[in-house]
Amino acid sequence: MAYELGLCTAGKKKIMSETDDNSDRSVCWSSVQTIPARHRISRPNERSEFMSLICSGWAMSSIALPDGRRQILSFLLPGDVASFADLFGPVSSSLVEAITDVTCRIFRREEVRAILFGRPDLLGKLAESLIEERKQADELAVDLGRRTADERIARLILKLRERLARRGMVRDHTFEFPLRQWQIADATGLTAVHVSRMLGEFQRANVIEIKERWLTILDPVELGRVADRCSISGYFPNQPAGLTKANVA
Amino acid sequence: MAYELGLCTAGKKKIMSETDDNSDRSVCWSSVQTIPARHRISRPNERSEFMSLICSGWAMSSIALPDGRRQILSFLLPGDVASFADLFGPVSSSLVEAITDVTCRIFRREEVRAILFGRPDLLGKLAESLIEERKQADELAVDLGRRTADERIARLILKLRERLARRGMVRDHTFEFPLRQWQIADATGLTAVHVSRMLGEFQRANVIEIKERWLTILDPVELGRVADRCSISGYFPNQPAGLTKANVA
DNA sequence: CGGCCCTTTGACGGACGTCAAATAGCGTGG
DNA sequence: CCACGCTATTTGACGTCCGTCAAAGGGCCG
Repeated sequence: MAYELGLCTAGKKKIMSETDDNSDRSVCWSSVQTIPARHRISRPNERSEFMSLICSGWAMSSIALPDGRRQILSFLLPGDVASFADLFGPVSSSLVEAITDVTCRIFRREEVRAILFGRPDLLGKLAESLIEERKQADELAVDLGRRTADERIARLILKLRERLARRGMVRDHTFEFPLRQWQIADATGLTAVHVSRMLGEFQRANVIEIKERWLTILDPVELGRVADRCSISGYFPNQPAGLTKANVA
Repeated sequence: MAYELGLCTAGKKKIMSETDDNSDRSVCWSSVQTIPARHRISRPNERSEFMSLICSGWAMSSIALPDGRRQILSFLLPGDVASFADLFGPVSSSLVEAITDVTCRIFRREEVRAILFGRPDLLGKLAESLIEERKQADELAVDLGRRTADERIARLILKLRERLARRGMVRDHTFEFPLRQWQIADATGLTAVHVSRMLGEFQRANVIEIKERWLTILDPVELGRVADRCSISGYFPNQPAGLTKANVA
């Protein structure tokens, strides 16, 4: 429940324990798999019988253009499902790759579908998760279409911090940060060179510190100001717009 | 069914006819409403009891930043639902406005939910629609993050043409095109001035013609080439990447 | 030790934004 | 019917943010 797509994840865990109790009929098969860093988890336009749930490690979902340009759509953290689209469309359009070593639990598509369709409440949770994902995708579009480089990078860092915090993976504003600069670039629609410049500036200004794949937010207020420069109150995700002022006070 | 979100739209029509047959219990209330051009259809962060289905006209869904920047997330055409998010989250995060005069059918959120949860097949259709919307949002992210101005504009035109064609609203490569240049700019992450330059170039090159709010594609091949410059085959949406070559041959 | 990838930095270029002015279109009201 | 005010479009000049290219250094691993 604390996880980002926790509702649906919880749903799937329920499925599993349920089938443990009553294991004679349509057991929901699942197995754990380990994928080394930089390896593919699922390929676009590939018919797959499975859907996977990230158990540990970081992964990324991206779309690549034939000429080499690519856009990372989201980073996947433990508890995230790698592409709900697999559940319905026979093929998914995005490429999922492991950033660090990843372990994930694999479910048979058809079995998950069968269980979901027998439980309207779970289908409802699925729909909610999909709507939440859509909202994230919309925010990404705003970032890419209408924000400057430093805003995009600051927001990426803050969004990751928040998602990791919900998983209990942040201590003293410090968290693991395995991203390469070209991955930050592909997530923010920039180039690796420009990301390097921006991160350098943030670090020289003592806003953040990156060392040995760990990131520390030294000046959360300033980082928030950069992330949400256009509003007075700074960056407070998941706050109704009308309330941000109250939160500052 | 021919409509973009036709599955779910059809679902809602089914709901209605069904309740006509059996009208003593939980009738799905709906009413038709007319919204003049430039007026709001739904406001972000506003609790609404309703969800609306566009019956005629064009609308747009956008997110506005406090400093005036805005990103249009999608244009809504007849048959589109204005924000499925209304069905689950109590509030939607995007602003929906009429571009032309719009008529839409309004449903009570709770009644639609009640009916959906009684029919797993309809919930499944809803999930499929949501996944399709997500795919569109992902494509938008790629466009905004990784494509140049002319590519973005060419793709916008071709995507609209295709969606209108599915509705039988295109004749001889000509269709109604009520968009202002600042709306194209806000949809593509550009400025109105630059959109004007690009559209001027397209028109001087006899690729398209825009006259009195109607657009004609004069050179579909060239427009497709611009829209998908990075692949050899030009623009063929909804084709598995591996098959585009075959379609050219 | 020698590749390979990543990062950093500088110089330069280009795509796109900003500003401004001129014109056209369109609806409103006298 | 014309006057007017607003919005949209077009075009030019100029500025800037970010991309490209290149070189150098560092870390990692065989």
